[in-house]
This record gives sequence, C-alpha cells and structure tokens, in this order.
Amino acid sequence: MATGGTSSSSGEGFLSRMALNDNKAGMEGLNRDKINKIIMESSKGSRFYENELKKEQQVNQRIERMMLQKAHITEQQLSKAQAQVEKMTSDLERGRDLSRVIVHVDMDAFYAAVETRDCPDLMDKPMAVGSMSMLSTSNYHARKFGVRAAMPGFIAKKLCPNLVIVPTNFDKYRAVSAEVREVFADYDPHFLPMSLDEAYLDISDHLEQRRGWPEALRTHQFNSKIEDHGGLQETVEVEGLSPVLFENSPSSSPCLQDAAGGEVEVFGTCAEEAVREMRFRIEQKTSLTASAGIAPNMMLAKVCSDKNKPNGQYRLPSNRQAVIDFIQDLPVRKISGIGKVTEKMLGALGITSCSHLGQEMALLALLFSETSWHHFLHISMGLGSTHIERDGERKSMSTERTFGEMGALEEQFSLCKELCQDLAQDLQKEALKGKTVTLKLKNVNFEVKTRAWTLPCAVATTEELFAVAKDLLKTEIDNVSPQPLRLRLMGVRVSSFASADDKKPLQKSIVGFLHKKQTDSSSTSQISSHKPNTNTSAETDISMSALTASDKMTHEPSAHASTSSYCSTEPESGTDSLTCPVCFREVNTTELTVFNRHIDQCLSGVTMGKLLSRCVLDSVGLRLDSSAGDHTESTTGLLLYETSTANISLSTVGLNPVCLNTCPNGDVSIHRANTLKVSSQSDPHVRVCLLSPGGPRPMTTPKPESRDHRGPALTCPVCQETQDTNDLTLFNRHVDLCLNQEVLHELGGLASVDRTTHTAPPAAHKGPCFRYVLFTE
DNA sequence: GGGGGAAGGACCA
DNA sequence: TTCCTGGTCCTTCCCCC
Repeated sequence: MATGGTSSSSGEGFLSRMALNDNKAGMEGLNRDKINKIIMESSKGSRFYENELKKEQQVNQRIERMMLQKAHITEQQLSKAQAQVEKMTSDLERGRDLSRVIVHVDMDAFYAAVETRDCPDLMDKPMAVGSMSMLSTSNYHARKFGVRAAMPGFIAKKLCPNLVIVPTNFDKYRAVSAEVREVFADYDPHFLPMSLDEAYLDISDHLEQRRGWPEALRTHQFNSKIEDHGGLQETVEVEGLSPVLFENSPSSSPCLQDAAGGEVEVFGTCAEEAVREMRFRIEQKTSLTASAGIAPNMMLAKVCSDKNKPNGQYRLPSNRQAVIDFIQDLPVRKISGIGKVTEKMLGALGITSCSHLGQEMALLALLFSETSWHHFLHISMGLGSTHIERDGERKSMSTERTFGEMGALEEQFSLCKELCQDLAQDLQKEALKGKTVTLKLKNVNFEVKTRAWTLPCAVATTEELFAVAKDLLKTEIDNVSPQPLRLRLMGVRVSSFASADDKKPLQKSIVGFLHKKQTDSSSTSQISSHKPNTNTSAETDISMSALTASDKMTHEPSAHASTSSYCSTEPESGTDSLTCPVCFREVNTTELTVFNRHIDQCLSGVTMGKLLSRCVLDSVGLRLDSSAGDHTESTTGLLLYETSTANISLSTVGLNPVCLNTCPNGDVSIHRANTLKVSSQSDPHVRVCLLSPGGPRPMTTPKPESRDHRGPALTCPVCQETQDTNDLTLFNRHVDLCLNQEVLHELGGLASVDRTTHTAPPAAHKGPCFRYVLFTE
C-alpha cells in the first residue's frame, strides 16, 4: 500500500499523508514501519506537522461527506448513471487509437546521476541533491533508506546518517538536459519536454522512415564522441564514459567492430530497438542512463517507463487486449494525476486498482464531478492522449521565495518589490503581459493564502506588478493588524495573458514618466524634495506607479503610511520646497499636509490614483506631456498626453468616450468596437485627454487655474476657440456642437448630447492644433 | 442558470 | 534548527447579467 493509502489510523496520531511515499523506483521492499516511525518522530509537534494534520482532517471530512452522499444514492440513480457510463464507454471504445507509438523517456535519478558522474567518489555512497530543508532527488543507495525527493534533508539524515547532500546546480542540469534533448530531436523533432529530465516523443514517423534505413544509419559507436578540430572531424576515445551509474546497459546485444577497430552496436528497426538506440546514444553522450516506456498513448507510456527503472525500458503492445490486461491490476496511484488525496478517496470506496475503477464507474459518476469521472473512465479503459501537443500556451508565470520568519513591514514590502522585479524580467524574456496579478503568502504555520486582482489591461513591468501586489499585501497586513503578518513564503504570479497583439514588445509606459522631474530615468525613483534625498527607509523607494487612491489619501506619516503613502517622506532639513510628482511644479512648502493637499488637487479625486494604480495607460503607448505645461489640467480631472499615434482600447481604460473631435489635419477613428486609433500625419501635437471617472468634467467646469495655459475665459477643448461666455450651459452647447456626429453615432449612444440647441458652428480652426479625446465614466 | 473571477487545493517534476 | 519551486488544472463559492 502506498502513501498511507486507505489508512484510517490517524486517530492513533499517525498521519498517513506524511508517511513514506514509496511509489518510486528503487523503493520496493523497504521497512516502511521503521521509516515512518522516524519520519513521524522527526516531524511531530512542528508547525508543518500541525498543518499537515489539519489538511488530513479536511480530507477525512471530504471522505465523510462523500460516504454520506453514497449512502443516499438510489438504485434508480445508479442504473441511470450506469447507462450513461456504458454509452460513453462505447463511444470512447470506437475512438480508441492504437496507431501511434508514444515514448516516455525519464532520466534515472537525474540530478543525483549528474552529480555522481562529475564526482565518482559519490558512486557507492547514499547521496541526495538539495539542502537540509528539501531534497530534489536521491540516488538508489539512498532510496534503500527511504530517502527520496520532496523529503527535507534533516529527516533524510535521520533515516540515513551517512547521507551525502549535494547542493543543486541547475545550470549544469540544464546543460546536460540540452544534450539529451538533441538526441530526442532525432527521433521526434516535436517532442514534448516535461521537465529537465523527462519528455514524451511520438516516434511513429521515425519508425516509418527507419524501416528503410541501411544498417549504417542504425550503427552507433561506443564511448566516443565527435570533436571538431579545425574543421576536421575526428572520432576520439573518451575515457571513463561507460555506463557508470546503473547496470543493465541498453547495449545488451553483442558488440561489433567497425573498420577502424572501434566498438560499435547495430540497432534494429522496430520500436524497442529505436528506443534502445536512443537510450544508448544518451548514455554515450552524457554517461547518464535513461528509462523509457513505449505504448500507444501518453498515459500508458508514462506508466511503462517506470516499469523497468532504472536503465530499462518496457513496451506495451499496441493491441486492445494487451492494454486492458496491463491496466487490470495497476494500482491507481501509478497513474499520473492521481495523488495521495485522490488515492485515499478512491480507497475509501474500495478502489485501489484500475480494474476496480472500471467496475465502480457508475458510482464514481454520481460522486465525482464530470471532469473527474471522465478522467477515471479514460484511465480504466487504458486511454490517454495520442497526440503530443508541444506548443501549448503558457497560462501563468510566477516567482516565489521561502525564507525564515519575516514580520517586518519594511522587509515584506521590499521583498514584494524584489519578486515583482524578478517576475517582470521573466515576463520580458517571453514578451508576456497579464491581467491578473496574484500574491501568494504562506505564514509561519504553513497556511497558504492567495490574493488576486484582475486589471482592465495587461501589465508586465516591475512598477505595474508592484502597484497591485503592494496593495494586496497591504490589505493582508491590515487584515491581521495589529498582529504582524508572520510570513515564511511570498510569491507573485501573473496570469490571464493578453492576446498575441498585446504580447508585442512592451510599449513605453506612461508610469515611467511619473517620476521625479530631474531624473530622466526609466527606473523607479524616489518621491522627494529637490535636494538629494537621503532618506534611507526602504519604503521611500516605492514608485509613483504604486500609488493608489487610498495611499494618496493617507496624509499622516503613520506606520502604514510609511509603506504606502506617497508623501510620507520627510523633507530634508533646509529644503523649502517639494516637487509635485503630478504637475512637476515646485510647491513652496515643507508641510506634508499642505503638500498632500496640493497633490490631491492634482490627482483630482480618485482618478489619477485609480488610473495609475491599475496601470491602465501602459498599453496606450502615451507619454505625459510635461513640457508644454498642459499637465496642470490634471487639476480639473483632465490628463493630457502627447502622442503621434496611439491605439486606445476604451474597455481597457475602463472609461467611456463622451467627446471626440476631428481636427482638420488629423484623424480620430474607431477601428474596432471600443478601440480608438488616434494618429496624425501632419500635426505633431495630437493630444489625448483621459478624463477621470468621478473627476470634474473640464468641458463643463474649466477652472480658472486650468485656463492659464489656454488663454482667458472658457476655452473649448475641442476646437480650441475661446468662448465669449461664462455661462456653462452655453459653453456646453458649443462643445456639443464640436463633437463629431459620425463618431458619436459609432459610439452607439454612449454619450447623450443634446445637439438640438447648437449655436453657431465652430469657428475655423486656428493656431496649433491640439486634438482631444475625452473619456469619462 | 451560466459565465467569470477569486480563492484554495491537488498534483506533478 | 530545518519541510521547495514553479507550473497546470480543478473545485467551490460568489457575484452579475
């Protein structure tokens, strides 16, 4: 019985989920009781153990609920389910495909084998790769003691005091993996790598070609490799490159000698021979052995590769009866996808083998979800995927870190930012942007929490990620306040990747411009006074992009404000002014309250913060027009950006357009629903205004301070003409008139404008052309 | 009631 | 003294249309 199985002895303090999982090659016939005793004694009382106990209880409750449900199933329900199962079984049977030859190749104890190859002293010693906290893999000597992957090193040491623990060296494993993959590619150029040491191949096409190959193409040399010496290829003998790690070398057939006297091996044309050749070549190339399974589908190939591990292979013939026979007595736990919880749940129903699974399918159809019982049905029939899909799109990307207890806010925010930085780099490498940012936290009691936020548009930069992650972290900190958040792990994940269009190289973000005026930098800057900021606190490094409305509102430099309030930095003594990060003006005060009030005005309610914190402008490809002074309009709720070309997704921005104007020498067009294209061939001064939700509407309330830059009185933001009126109603009518009829029509009535009261048509356009696209809630 | 987001968990290497 | 990391998929709950 593997991994505790159906054990219900947790009442005696035995935690089955923590027991040895000996479902691994090289771990048969171990003294499980003795090993489990040591594992339990090492773990008992620890926070980890307590958490595992809790999880075990949850699984037990799930089983109880399931059994209760089972008790209420009627004969009628069962026979109905049976009919459904039978119908589906016959459908699946009709579609059974036995034509493909699928191979699953798995390197034997990969990391451990690489380390042993490079340090032969380890050969006869029990060894594992990893650390005292966690082991990645162990060699077969260590497995005899119950030491296996996913076991903490300190427990492994108790099981096997002589265990040698070697630290991981992923660069090395990646290099070896690349060599192995070169061999795979010769048999299936579209092979599917599952990890550094494992892959699926469809060798059907290779076998077809192979049948016509002359013997020379199926002949491979022993212990030699080709080296390129100045363009001349020469075969050299390599010392010590024999099957060093495991017995049962694939070279079981007699060796021959080639014309040059080197030992060679000739391989046949069938599937077994092709796979034996592949393993032979891997071994000659890397001195490492691999095991393989050959079967008509991926699910079976995976099981088969484990059958003769290490350094062996197994072929399941491609006929229905062979598959059914093979599946019959196979323990469910051997199937990839059935772990300790599913095994335990099935065990509670008396199901331990795949044949049981088939027999109880009607019951399973009533107790499990459709996805689950369909999966079970496929397994019980020996069905699996026959098509190796390589280019499956990535769904998410994340990074996380485990550390010693961390309770200090500063440290937590700083780590959060570091993670965002790392993730942003990774995203950039694959040119990915995602809409959902998830923060993962594990506290010192091993309780895991994930908190996600989905943005209206895809993000990728450190600032954008941190803006969200920081908020999520802050919320969690507030939730446990006044207790500190005692963490042992933090992670950041991005998912809901944008479509191919959005995956193009990132456009310059407007966020990057919302930094200190003096710095031209694209990196994060400190919000500071004019004089060099000597503040050493980590939180002053929080960029403007991380600012949210709630942060902005935090006027007091309190503990929380220090991590999020944008204005928390104390001005340096001797400084008599501070630079507003919104309008970039000097504010003649050192009073934070006054300074904050100024910023509030600039931010115009929640708008700016909301816009920025959600990073909605990134995909717009706009930059803040800070040079012309028009930014002061932000005090009225207008944000001005200068651009020559911009595609603006209205749904992304989350705002509705209320007004568009068409200038004589530019074009504002709609090319998809909710998407505007703003471009200008002749006029470099195209401007896009984003009017914040909730903010004052500039068309109706142009405030005096915002008029300074556009002349006296009320200036129409559409035609740029100064209107000879102070009456807002009249002014509004004028603006209405300027709205492009056709565009409004296309907008489908998003704006309700009364055009029946138009006064005169707008005057002919004069002066520099500033075109505006206005959005509002 | 269905779709979609959020949260949590199972499972894998 | 000490129990990882990075990924996918599934389930459940809840909200909204």
